[in-house]
Amino acid sequence: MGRQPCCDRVGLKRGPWTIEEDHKLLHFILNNGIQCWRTVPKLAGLQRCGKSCRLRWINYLRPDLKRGALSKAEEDQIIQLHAHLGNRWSKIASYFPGRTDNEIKNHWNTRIKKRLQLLGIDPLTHQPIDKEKYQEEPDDTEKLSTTETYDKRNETENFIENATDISLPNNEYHNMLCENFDVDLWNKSFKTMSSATCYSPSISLETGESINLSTTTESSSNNVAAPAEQDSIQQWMDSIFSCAVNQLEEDLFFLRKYN
DNA sequence: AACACGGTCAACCGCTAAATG
DNA sequence: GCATTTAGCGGTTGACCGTGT
Repeated sequence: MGRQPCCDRVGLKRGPWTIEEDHKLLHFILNNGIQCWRTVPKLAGLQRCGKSCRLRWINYLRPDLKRGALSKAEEDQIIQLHAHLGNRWSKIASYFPGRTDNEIKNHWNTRIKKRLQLLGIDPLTHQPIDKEKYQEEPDDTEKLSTTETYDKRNETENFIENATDISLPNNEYHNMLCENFDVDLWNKSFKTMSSATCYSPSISLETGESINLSTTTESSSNNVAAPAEQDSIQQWMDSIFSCAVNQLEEDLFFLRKYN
């Protein structure tokens, strides 16, 4: 038995939120901030549980939420991230400022899943469905146990997280990126972030040499980011790294499989 | 007009991990 | 170290809406 529902206390309201409730919650949080969700409904004068308030804030009232449908580029990026992270929606959502995990999860379940199926791709494994049939009985060497799959996923995630240093020091990822640089992939990734571009899309190598990754965007005269640009750069780097790691993993997968 | 059906998405449920006493 | 509380997460549900018959 798990914990009892938090909203089963008598008198607590459930279901859709009214404009008045939204108003109360929004005003309370904007004026007081959030210390403890459990106390929020009481202090804000709401007949809701804290959990319900939290969800309403995160998924609907937060001022930094981005409204509107997800773009094709965002969808593509979700697919890429899902291939690495699985159904870890909050992790995936962290790559999309202003989008919620719930929104991305819903979008995946109602649209992307179908789109992939129409393209003959299994949304769970991200492999072609025909190929899956062909692989019904893979070699023992190709089978990964649940633990191995989990380790691999963590490894990838740690790899991405550790590789988000904007200064690109002499680390493993830096070397891999330079050795396996894929212009098309880079351009594709760069385009997905085009709305946030306010920086010079180039990276500096240890040799002092600089790779200019500009496509149609103007390059600035230096590569030092102004503080206000740090967030968009971080988003951009996150996007690039996830796509690049995905590409490397795919390459490794096929090398291992067919060599 | 009435009904059935399917798609969408806000909200809830149940669980785990982290925080706290 | 243990029990309890809380925040956060992913899965699921159900109300609502548009479309087809």
